[in-house]
Amino acid sequence: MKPQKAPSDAIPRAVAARLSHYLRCLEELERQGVTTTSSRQLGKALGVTAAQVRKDLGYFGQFGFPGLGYKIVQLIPEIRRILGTDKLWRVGLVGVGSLGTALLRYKGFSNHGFRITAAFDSNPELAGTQVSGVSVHSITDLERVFASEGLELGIISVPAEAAQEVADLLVAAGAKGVFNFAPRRIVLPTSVPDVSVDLSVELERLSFLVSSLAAVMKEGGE
Amino acid sequence: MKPQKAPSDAIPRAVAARLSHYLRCLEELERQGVTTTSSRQLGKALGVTAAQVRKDLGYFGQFGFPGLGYKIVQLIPEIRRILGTDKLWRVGLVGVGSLGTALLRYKGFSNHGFRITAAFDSNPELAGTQVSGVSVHSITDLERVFASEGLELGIISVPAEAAQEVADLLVAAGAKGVFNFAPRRIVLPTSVPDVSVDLSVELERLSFLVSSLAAVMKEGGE
DNA sequence: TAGATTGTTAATCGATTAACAATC
DNA sequence: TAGATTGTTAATCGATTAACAATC
Repeated sequence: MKPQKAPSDAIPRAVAARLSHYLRCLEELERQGVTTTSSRQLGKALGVTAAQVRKDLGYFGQFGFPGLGYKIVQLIPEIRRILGTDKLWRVGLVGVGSLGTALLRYKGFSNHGFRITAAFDSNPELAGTQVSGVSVHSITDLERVFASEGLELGIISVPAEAAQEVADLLVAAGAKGVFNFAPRRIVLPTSVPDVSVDLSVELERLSFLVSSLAAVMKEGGE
Repeated sequence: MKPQKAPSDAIPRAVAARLSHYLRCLEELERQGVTTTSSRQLGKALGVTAAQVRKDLGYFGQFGFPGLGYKIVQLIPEIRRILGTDKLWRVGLVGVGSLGTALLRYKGFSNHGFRITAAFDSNPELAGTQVSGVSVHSITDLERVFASEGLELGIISVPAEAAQEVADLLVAAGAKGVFNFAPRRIVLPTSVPDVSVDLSVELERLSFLVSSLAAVMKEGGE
């Protein structure tokens, strides 16, 4: 009786991750000197259907040429624009423990438009030190440094107990988004999106899959 | 015309991750001395509906008491059993770079039934060293050490180019499951499940959410 | 008992896949 | 032109939510 809702289709939550993978694949093809591709080729490389690829891109515009496919040199910047990685994001990291240190040392982010330019820790002994070329500040300076260095995103790599508190500090400091590695759900205003990765949960997912598969095998035929 | 398929309902892919979160919440409640909970309380803490909680548990059995709820001391071991974390998993890690080192130092896994007891690297200079108490072996010894130490799961933390090759080595060595941190899709036999986490993809997901939200805000009303 | 809460079926919602006219 | 491939609508599939009898 009442369609009531969105003028354009709602975008499924999984689309952004698939766009990242399409982008990786396109960059790889470009390096190989390929200039044109199709939804079929892209889908095959990614393990999704050609229809999925076309639908995903279709949420954002018409980028292809019927009969021809997609021109890689055109499609790459379109996807970067959609993902928001056509700019450099300045990122502050909170919690210079083992995981935080690893993230500071990890080179993978900078290839994709992210630069961690400041780190913070509650341990006063770390303030003033450098990790992998990034200055570590006292957490009490978070708001000041966020403003002075124009930081936009925050990474939380503190213990679970401190996660919500740090999240609140980041929001207060004007962070536009939060990447949470602490094994605890954080609650933020809807104006500040967050993505959480809990490594133990992922490992338990693997354990579940292995155990379930073993159970099925044991059962034999059915 | 033909139901054709599963005798019991297929289990949605997201269930295992939610079970992990239920478990965390139950452990927290137990520490606080709470003995009984309900699907409503659990759902509220996790940000899901009570129906979701009951449905998720319902895939695996009847654990609650109508009118009363769930007895925490009983439910915790049931979920551990379902997830397969009622045992100790021995894990081998391949790729002792910055991320691999961080994972070796990370204490979070051991609380949940996982122990990384051996590490491997292709760099011969690392063989024989220790990182966070774990011996690093040459990757050429992978199969031998997997067998001698009874390793069951493998973590891949090598560069993208080497991911598939390492995955194949792990399968050959008898790994029952693979946790892949390399930013590359790996293909394994269906008898060896895998879980992949690509940190750059997750960060791009955040960038996408922030950019989309900013775009919506700018549009104003509509 | 009355109130609460489960387990489970049916209804709804959302995401993926199939199909095909339009187009190069 | 004939063959290929897009963009998009309709059909299918899968997951979540609502509803409620059964139960404590």
